Amino acid sequence: MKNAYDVLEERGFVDQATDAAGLRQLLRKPATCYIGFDPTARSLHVGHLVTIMSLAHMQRSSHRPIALVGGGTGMVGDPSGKTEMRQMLSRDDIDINALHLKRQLGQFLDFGDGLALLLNNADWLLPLKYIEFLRDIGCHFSVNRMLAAESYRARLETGLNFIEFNYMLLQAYDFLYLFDHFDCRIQMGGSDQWGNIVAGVDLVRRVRQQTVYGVTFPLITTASGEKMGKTAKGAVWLDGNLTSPYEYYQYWMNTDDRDVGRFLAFFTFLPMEEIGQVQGLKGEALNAAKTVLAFEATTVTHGEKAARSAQAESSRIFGVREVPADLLPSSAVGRTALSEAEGLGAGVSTTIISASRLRQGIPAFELFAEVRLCASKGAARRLIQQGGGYVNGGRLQGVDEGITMAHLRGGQILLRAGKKNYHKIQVDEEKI
RNA sequence: GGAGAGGUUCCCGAGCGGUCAAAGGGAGCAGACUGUAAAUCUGCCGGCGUAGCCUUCGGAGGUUCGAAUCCUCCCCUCUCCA
Repeated sequence: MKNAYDVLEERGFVDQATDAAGLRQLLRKPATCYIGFDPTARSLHVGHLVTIMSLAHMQRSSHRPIALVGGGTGMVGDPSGKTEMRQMLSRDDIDINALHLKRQLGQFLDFGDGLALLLNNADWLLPLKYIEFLRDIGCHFSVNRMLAAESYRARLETGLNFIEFNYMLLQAYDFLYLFDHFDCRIQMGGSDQWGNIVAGVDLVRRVRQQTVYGVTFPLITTASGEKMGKTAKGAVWLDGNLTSPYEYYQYWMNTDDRDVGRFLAFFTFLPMEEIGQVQGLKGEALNAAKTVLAFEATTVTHGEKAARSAQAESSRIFGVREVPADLLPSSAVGRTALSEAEGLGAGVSTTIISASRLRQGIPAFELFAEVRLCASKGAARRLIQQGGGYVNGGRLQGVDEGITMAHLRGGQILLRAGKKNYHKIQVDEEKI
């Protein structure tokens, strides 16, 4: 089997490593590695995917990944890579978020049978005694070095308070703790974590005289230079309730041409030999590869069934896009038209409207706003005035145009804002 | 604790008594062009019953016919000093 380090490296995951040769050596036998996740939001988003995928790759290479929920560190706040202190979260919020996190990571990693672990550093961080901690851990840190760290540099310009300054010690302590209790010798993380990771590696060496390793991943930006996972509607969440599988699929479908190959390597498990072929594709031919990317990425986070629905729904709306049999052959993507049934429930969001209201007719702009296709009625007016409002594929002529029963097609009405934002209206027959 | 500087609409950042819903840029949205891509061009970009009205410029008061702009107090941030 290929060395896990090489797997990560050839897929582009490795930005920096404390000791590549040592790591390769270590990974010849099953090892334990960890990555920390901040419980700052209800859900993980696309930006977390690189780290999650790296853990998944580790597990596939028969290593044991630990996903560490930062229930304790989350109460302090990591200043790395941020220009401002982030708002403090309450203990309750953190606990709730941590819970969601656990559930979500379960989609990517098999936590059965000790194959992967899910820990919360609140368990050992919260009971710490301040004076003891200072004496045992604090004494190993040089303030001079910390101040020189890149991760604090930006904050020295704008201000850094003491609690944040402590963050590095806590994360380093995590590493030590995991080393002591789980023989964990590898910490991975985003490139902004380099300082924190190295601090942990140093700490373990100082207090245990043992070598542990760190790996960081590059910050993934789109070809146009933006961070991953941002859209008009905000973050692209991994939680299907926040971002439906259909929207998620669409997000990947809209990948910039220049990113397709790279993203296939990062966000799918398809073999690199196959991904290599994609690099040669240009122009329109890339669209098929995007279909595979969207399908595979959706499969990874929502499962194959959801991915198939999303694909079917997308082809219904945008037209079927065939995927050549010899393109990324390992993918289970639908290569020709999918059956109608598969698209059902794919998650173009739907609103139920009572028949009586429809009978009276609802002004288009109101309906667009009500259904959240537009942020406000004013925005809906603008949209329609500019020609961006459609019903059943036909452009709306007037802001006040009424949507009525006459618009029903097969029991539903398809609203569309702009090129690709759809919303379905269904009629509640009971309210006739 | 002392001395300065500052807190403006999603972000950056002008405005410093009326012509300010507030310049400019970015982001975003729509249209055209396209390949559900990028780039480009054009329009939009607080809310509403779009006539006009309502709510915004850290918070609370005050002065004025009129305040984001002046005064008072408070909160917060930064810089230098202690």
